[in-house]
Amino acid sequence: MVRKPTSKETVRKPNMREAILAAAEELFATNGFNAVSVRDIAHAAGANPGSVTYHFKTKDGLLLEIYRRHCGPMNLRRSELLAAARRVRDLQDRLEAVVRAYVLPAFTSGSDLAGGGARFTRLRAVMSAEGNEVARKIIAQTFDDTSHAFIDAIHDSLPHVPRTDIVWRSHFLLGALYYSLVTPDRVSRLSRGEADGSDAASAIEQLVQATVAAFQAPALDQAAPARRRPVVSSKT
Amino acid sequence: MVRKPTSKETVRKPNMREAILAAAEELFATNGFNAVSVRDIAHAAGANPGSVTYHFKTKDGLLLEIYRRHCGPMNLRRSELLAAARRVRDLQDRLEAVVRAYVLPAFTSGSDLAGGGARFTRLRAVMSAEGNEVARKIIAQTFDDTSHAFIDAIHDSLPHVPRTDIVWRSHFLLGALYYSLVTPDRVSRLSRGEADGSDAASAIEQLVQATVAAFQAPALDQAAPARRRPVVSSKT
DNA sequence: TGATCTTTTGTACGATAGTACAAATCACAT
DNA sequence: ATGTGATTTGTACTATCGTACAAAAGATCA
Repeated sequence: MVRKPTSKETVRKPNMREAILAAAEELFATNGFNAVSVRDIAHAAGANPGSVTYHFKTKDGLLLEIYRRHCGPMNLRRSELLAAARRVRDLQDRLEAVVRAYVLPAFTSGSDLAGGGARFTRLRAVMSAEGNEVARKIIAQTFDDTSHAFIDAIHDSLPHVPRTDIVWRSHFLLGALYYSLVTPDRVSRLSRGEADGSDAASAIEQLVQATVAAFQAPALDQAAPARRRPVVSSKT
Repeated sequence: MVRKPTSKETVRKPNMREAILAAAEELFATNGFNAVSVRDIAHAAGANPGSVTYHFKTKDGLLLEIYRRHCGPMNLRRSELLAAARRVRDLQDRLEAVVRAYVLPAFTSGSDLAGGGARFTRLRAVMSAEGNEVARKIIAQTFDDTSHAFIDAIHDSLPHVPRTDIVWRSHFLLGALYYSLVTPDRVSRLSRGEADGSDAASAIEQLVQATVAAFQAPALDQAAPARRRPVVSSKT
């Protein structure tokens, strides 16, 4: 641990370490954890494979450090935006503001990390799909509080909707968010080029608009399972 | 369907082959493609590793066969349900029926395959997140037609909403659907045990309800980007 | 400059991956 | 019962994996 050479602080030569982190983040986010080897990461970062071991000890340690790097800032920013959103007077506007406070940090950069918001969120999506244990643990203990706060804020704006429904719908929101980052090309393809799935601004607006409407849907009454069965049932 | 005892045709002893397919499907769907070895699959199926090579040649070939097995029946059932849904008179009911026609086959079994609908859909979700090439190809050429038909049906029910918006919202639907199958425990956790994320019936009803509302959201007008910026903007 | 600490390099090791292939076994028509 | 083709087994090969570790290189300050 170096403290003060002459003036600055932290460290003055973070080149390799940062390069490895960035390369790993990119590769993990696009190919998954197991499909990427330590050698792949080192090569992409212009480093030696042994350098990865030196800085992060293990491959899991590297992943853990990526999470540590992003979780704090993203969580903080989400909390700030949520607090600001809760101060919005108009109930309809407040709902939209809360949703936006949840979505925005996932697409944009946390703080000084260059445009890594979307990349890290995509990484989370992929790790979640792969059932990665390292990711599962750190995510649950980092984001569950924020998720509850978000759900509570939504519930305050929509008191007539049961909390259970809000949980489901916020879960759908996260799924939609993840999927938009994982396969943006599908949007471009299905819209026959009319929409650009990788345009973050469009994705955010579309997602906020759709999600606000979803939250405002009437409560799903447990007693009356479904108004009517509109189509044929399964043939089994 | 078995026809002739004396005639050979395909094969009359599908035990091992089917066991391997089922085991691979389960393991791939929960752990991803690269995290599962051929030996893992063979062990789970009670087979010899060499048996996998014999039946499917390569690991990719095994994945391909899983897709071939499910895509046809699921697509067919989705088409049937969609056709039935389009005949619903009432516009509001028809929208819900169409959404249900899209969601139902993803959760329930395709035809004679035992309860494998949700398992295969989860597999698709995981492969999509991992950017698996084999899966990407076969999915695009199998489901894109059905997806377009679905989008058209929604558009017919909501003529005032631009097609682009419908594409985005149907994309969100698929993402929400995928995510519900990938991490159902998160719903249970965030609802503090009040909801069961792995209950397919609840998931379907919640998803249909929320999605119908999302589709019915007002069109996102391109000219006026957002009614108002409700919260503070990014601090960058 | 030389001493000391940090970082990078190169190489190697054991484990495990996907796959190939010959031998053993099985199912069944004759 | 026996021969024949389909299947299963066992084993082995090569490639690559994550990781360890000693030596080289670079940086820092007396």
